[in-house]
Amino acid sequence: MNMQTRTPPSTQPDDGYGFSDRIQHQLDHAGRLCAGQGGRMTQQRRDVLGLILSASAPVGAYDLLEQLKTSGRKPAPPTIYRALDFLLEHGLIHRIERLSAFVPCTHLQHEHTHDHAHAQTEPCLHSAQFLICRTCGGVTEIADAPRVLDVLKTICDKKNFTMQSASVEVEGVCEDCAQAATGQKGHAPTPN
Amino acid sequence: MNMQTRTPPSTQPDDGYGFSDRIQHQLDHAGRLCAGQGGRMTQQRRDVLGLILSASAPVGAYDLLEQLKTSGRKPAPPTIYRALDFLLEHGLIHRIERLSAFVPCTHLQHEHTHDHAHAQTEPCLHSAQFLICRTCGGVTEIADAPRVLDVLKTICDKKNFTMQSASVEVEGVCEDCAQAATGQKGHAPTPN
DNA sequence: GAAGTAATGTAATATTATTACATATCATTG
DNA sequence: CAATGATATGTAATAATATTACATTACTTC
Ligand SMILES: [Zn+2]
Ligand SMILES: [Zn+2]
Ligand SMILES: [Zn+2]
Ligand SMILES: [Zn+2]
Repeated sequence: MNMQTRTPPSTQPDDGYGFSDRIQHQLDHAGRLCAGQGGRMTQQRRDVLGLILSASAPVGAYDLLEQLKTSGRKPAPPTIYRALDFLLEHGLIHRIERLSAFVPCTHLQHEHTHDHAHAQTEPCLHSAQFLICRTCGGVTEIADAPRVLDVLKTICDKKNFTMQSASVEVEGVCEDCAQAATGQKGHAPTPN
Repeated sequence: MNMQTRTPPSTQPDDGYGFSDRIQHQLDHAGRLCAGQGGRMTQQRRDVLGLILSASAPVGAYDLLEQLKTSGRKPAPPTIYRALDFLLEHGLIHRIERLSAFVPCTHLQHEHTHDHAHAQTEPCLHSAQFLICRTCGGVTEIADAPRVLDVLKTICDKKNFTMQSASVEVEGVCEDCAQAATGQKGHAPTPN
């Protein structure tokens, strides 16, 4: 294989996707997290996560397929879906149900030591909350999720419903896009 | 057209689906609601809503297609999706994103005069909250939704995010199914 | 009843996701 | 190291969900 890139050194090879240093860093971090949970961050999975981290909006499975195709291998749907499943199970990405698309878990980007609110509380409670902008397509993972979860937990308790996972998705218009629309036009709504 | 049914009298013909009196009642009610909003509750839409009301769990678009086929007409996907869009727009049904399936709005079943929490608050805020049981497949629309919505609204305000619609979906195990699993076995988990 | 609007029919196609089975890669351990 | 078993990936086919574009029909209004 001829891969002569001039990227700065990283723990893992670069695969030719030209991931930024910051993303390489996050990928390395993600790899360590998986290892801690007995998971194997393979090259394939790493590539997929890298592509999701690089995007400025949720990415669909077939988008990822296309992007992976451009670089040597030509994976088929099961490949991508298996990688996505792995990343979901390890809390590295989230699926936005309303978009059938995927975003990185914000905690990866903020480089915590893995004390994120989801995947915690009880055996294993996967849960996340998002703001989805209809104008720019940007998605923001809500930080003060605990309050939302608490309310939900209370409701479930009252109904004797065992909560295993929860998704909260709010659609609307983000601050930037709202400003760009009302105030001065031509103010380029940047994704998030 | 020859339609000789011997069903008990109702505001509208029965189409041969054998909808119960209770459901016919709800359909009539829904029809009045639409009319009030300047919408036309056609036979097709009425049938689709009736089928959704009759089901004990969320129904997929293609399930509906199958069921409609059995009764004279043979609609194609666009037909069903158009009917579903109409019913969604008029707040008569909800889409469960995690299941790509549809449930009746609980307020239809409880026969309010249309003062339900969603489709209100602001110009038109569609929003709903659900508990989804993984065991029996039953879905419950959460009644005390206001609290959840309030928390979300607060969060959005703080971020200057304009909320247009929101969905909250909790997956887990309902009370009945949990009991059936732990306690006495063979206690037939009834859908919800 | 003619014109305009809303609803439905129809065929083709797009998008998202899974099944089943073959192959390859990695980790152990004897 | 070779044999083994477990994990991961490749591949082909197909399933499930949803939309586009355009023709037709049915209702409404004047
Ligand atoms: Zn997250
Ligand atoms: Zn925006
Ligand atoms: Zn409702
Ligand atoms: Zn149940």
